[in-house]
Amino acid sequence: MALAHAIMTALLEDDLSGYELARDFETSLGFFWQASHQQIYLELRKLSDKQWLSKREVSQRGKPNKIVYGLTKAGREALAAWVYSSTRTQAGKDDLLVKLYNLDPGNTAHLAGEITARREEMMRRLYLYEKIRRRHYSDPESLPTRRKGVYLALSLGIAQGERFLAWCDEALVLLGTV
Amino acid sequence: MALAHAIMTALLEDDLSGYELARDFETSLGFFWQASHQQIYLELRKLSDKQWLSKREVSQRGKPNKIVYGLTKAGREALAAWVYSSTRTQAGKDDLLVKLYNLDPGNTAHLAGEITARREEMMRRLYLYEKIRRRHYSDPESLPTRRKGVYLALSLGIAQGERFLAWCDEALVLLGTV
DNA sequence: CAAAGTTATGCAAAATGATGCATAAAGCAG
DNA sequence: CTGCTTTATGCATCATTTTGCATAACTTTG
Repeated sequence: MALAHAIMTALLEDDLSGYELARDFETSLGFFWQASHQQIYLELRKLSDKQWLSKREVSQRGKPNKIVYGLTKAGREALAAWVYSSTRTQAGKDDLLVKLYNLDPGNTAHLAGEITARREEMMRRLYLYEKIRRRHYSDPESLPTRRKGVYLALSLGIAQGERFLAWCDEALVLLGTV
Repeated sequence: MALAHAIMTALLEDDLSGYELARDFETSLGFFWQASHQQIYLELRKLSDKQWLSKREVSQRGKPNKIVYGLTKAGREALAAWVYSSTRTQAGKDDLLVKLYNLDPGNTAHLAGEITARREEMMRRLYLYEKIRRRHYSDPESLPTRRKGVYLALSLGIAQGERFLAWCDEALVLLGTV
């Protein structure tokens, strides 16, 4: 019941097609909730059947036609109600940490490599985050309410990301690869 | 293929029963990978069928008998090989952040409440983390290799946890509830 | 103009995970 | 000696996620 709400959240401001949603999920909301296009199309159909989303076909020039979805009144109400539902405390599952429990002299170099790769990936992500923050959220105090929420999510992403980078450096030192 | 390896990792040092594993998963490794007892029992059976774990029944006084599992040679080899397998970059799915995208004047108080609850939960967890660190990992440089890995996982948990607390405070200020 | 790439949508099967239900032995509190 | 708690194990079902496959319109590159 969570992917459905993430999709509806992405549709709060703009109507989007499945393809556009899948693309946006790789950035933006996708930083906090990712999904494959198959999942998204399936969920869109379900939500549409439930009358939480409306759909309309849009002709395009130079591209195949697309099906654009938008929130219905019932959808908006369901989403608003969901915000009050209980949140089960989140997973936080990470292969890398389990792998670290298996650290030994033989695989130290490999794991240091994985940490380095993660570090680089996080750098790229932070670069994106920062770009978005500078462009749209430079003055959080003066944002309208909803945008403040988006800003907070982004700001957690940045804070955790930066802390992760610092941890990577500490880890690489301890592993003796620096 | 991940819960299986988390379970085997937990069995690296000690042989354990399903019940003990489920209990340990609520602390320790469970900080980074959680599972219900049902999942664990099921996985133990599969791993046992695959000959990656051996089992033996242990009679107890004052308690029902238990079935204790231990890594076989094949299991250790499979686990060691898994460390080198590709790690798909991790999910990071969190309801709370999606909910924040839905922030509006009506639900601000509720979401501030959720953040406060998360903050308190994290405080409790950090208290545990810190206790473990002080007791077993006060001098990381001098630990044997494998323990260094465990230390690093713990240290990431602490770092991210502390950063999360700080974010909660910032968020509560911005939401105007302080 | 053929091949490769992007935009666009979707089904089916398999793996994985979560939830609910069920059982049972033993100790302890009243 | 009855009911509650802890220890202990497990099945069945449902939901979610991943993976593989499939199609099709249109553009760009060689």
